[in-house]
Amino acid sequence: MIDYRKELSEVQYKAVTYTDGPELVIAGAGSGKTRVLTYKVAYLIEKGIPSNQILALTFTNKAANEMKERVGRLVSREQSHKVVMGTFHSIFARILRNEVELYKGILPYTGKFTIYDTDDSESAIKKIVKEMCLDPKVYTPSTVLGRISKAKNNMITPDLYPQSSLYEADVERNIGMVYEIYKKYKFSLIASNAMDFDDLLLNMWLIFKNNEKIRQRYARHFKYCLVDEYQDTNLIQKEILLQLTKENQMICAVGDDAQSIYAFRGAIIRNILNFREDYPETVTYKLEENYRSTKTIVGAANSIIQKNTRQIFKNLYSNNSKGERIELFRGDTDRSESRFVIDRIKEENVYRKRSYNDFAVLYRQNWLSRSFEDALRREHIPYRIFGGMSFYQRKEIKDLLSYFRVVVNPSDEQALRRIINYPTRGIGDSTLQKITELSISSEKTLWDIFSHPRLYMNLVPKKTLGKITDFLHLVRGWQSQLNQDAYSLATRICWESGISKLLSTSSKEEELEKYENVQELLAGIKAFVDDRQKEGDGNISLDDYIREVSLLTDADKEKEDNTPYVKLMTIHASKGLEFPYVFIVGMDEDVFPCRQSFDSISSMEEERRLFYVAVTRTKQRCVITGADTRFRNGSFSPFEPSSFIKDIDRQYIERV
DNA sequence: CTCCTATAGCTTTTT
DNA sequence: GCTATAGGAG
Repeated sequence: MIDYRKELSEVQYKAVTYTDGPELVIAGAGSGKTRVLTYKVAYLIEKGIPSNQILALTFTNKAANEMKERVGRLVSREQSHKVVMGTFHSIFARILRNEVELYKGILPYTGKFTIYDTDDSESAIKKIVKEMCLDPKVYTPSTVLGRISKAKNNMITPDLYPQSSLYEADVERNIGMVYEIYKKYKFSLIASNAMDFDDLLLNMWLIFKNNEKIRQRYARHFKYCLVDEYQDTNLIQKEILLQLTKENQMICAVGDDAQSIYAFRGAIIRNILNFREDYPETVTYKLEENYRSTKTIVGAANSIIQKNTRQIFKNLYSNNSKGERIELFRGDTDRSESRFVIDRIKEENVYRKRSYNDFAVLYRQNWLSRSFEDALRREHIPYRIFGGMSFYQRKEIKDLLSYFRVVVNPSDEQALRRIINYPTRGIGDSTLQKITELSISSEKTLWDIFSHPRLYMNLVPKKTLGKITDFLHLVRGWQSQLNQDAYSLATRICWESGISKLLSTSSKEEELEKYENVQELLAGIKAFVDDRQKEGDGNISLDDYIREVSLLTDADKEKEDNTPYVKLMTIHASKGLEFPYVFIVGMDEDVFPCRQSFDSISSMEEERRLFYVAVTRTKQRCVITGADTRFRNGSFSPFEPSSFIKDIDRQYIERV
């Protein structure tokens, strides 16, 4: 039995135990947001709501995992396991796999659809742009995908696009053909039986909108809906939540408008500011006591966020000790900046016995990590960089995963393109070009064409024909083994495809490193299979694995390692975390605040919120650094100190 | 078809 | 500093 009164503050207790209707919890930084969410889940279960009828949504895998773990500590494993908890994308993917097939009319997918990551989407778009003979410099994959993503996040399907304001803006920017690309892109996704990240939301919304029966089934099933980081929801996510809570209005949204930092991917801060308009009966609680940081940190953070205009009023305070002032340091080069930081870490470690685990280096942009990484390596201080190029984005990993994807879903064009000639097997560009043309003119998938040699036997040399047949046999062989357990099939694919041989017998250092990564992936699959089997899930196929892994992008692959290490990450990646000793580095004008994000006034406010997030990660000490010159693009460029530094109230600052 | 080299172009944040 | 692409030689 949990003693809620004892373990929660008064307002936390109220927020946890209110279950009569829609609820908005404004949770200031470090005020126990996750605590409220997890205790609330436990409370609901205790009140008798079946755990599989509780829906808890988060934004990142990291947040989802933390929540799972913490709920697991409060209620029995069996109960916590049943709670429907995860990211918007992963939960909707799961539902879609169960429902799409019943809904073939509008969404011609099968439950085995693959999920395209940004790379896959961009190369699909690139191909379409080429096919349409548009200027690839004007229609860059990232621009086009950005527009399409924006459309999807606003529930604008291709047929609605021309009437939307998006289209007007496109015409203004001379990219009026985005609309045509969007149409083609949609069909290419369908042909590949693939959805991109945004489709997971859009298609969920479409099903609920067009099929009242299915919507009601889910709306009735979920007795209670909890949403973490509500300030980061975009329009379509809000709409799906409305679809799910239309009748019972049982929603608890937790968030902090001051920490909304995802406008660039469509987050609408208005969602939290105007929550009451969507749910008129809303009861609001404000968690204003910060348990994490010193008075100085909270004071400094307040003085920063004060400059923003649109926000929900709150008075964040701390009852902790006053603590040390925030230190400012400015180096003349990026090298001296990193030397200062690393010297400080060493000093604290040696003379004050601070663990390396206590330190975090936070920056606005990934590339800033380089000088710190170099310095840490020079000094042999253990460190880890989070984010950046993640494990699952490495070429060798994507290649192997593409094999798995093709075996599970041969329509997956992007995966097929990756592996068709890797390792090189004599099916080169010109062959692929011919097959592609054939597939476009006959409206068949690449795989379909490949499977019917009669269609192209006159077009390619006999030699190549044989190579294609060999490849087909290889893949078909694996497909027939799909009922095997994921690990043994994966290992087989790894060898029979030639990947293992290619990488392990190479004399190049980097290839061998890649082989290590491949081995690590296989070990991960083994762990996955063992884990799931322990829970009694029976035979775990490659299909099961690929479903799980396609939404894992970042730090989900925690390394089991007991040696303390310094953590390096972007401010975005640091959200939800806390560290005793924080360095906010690269505090230079145009770097942070970032010039590129200044396309509207609200961006400046978002940059400021980002700074607020960075400072409030600190438990005890915060050091802010910058540099007069940085080595960038092969030359040294000068930088001015960030204007944000002036925003901090003087009383909280000391210069080094 | 493959492998190698040169070069251009780009580095905001994430599912 | 890194990657994606183009062009050339074998």
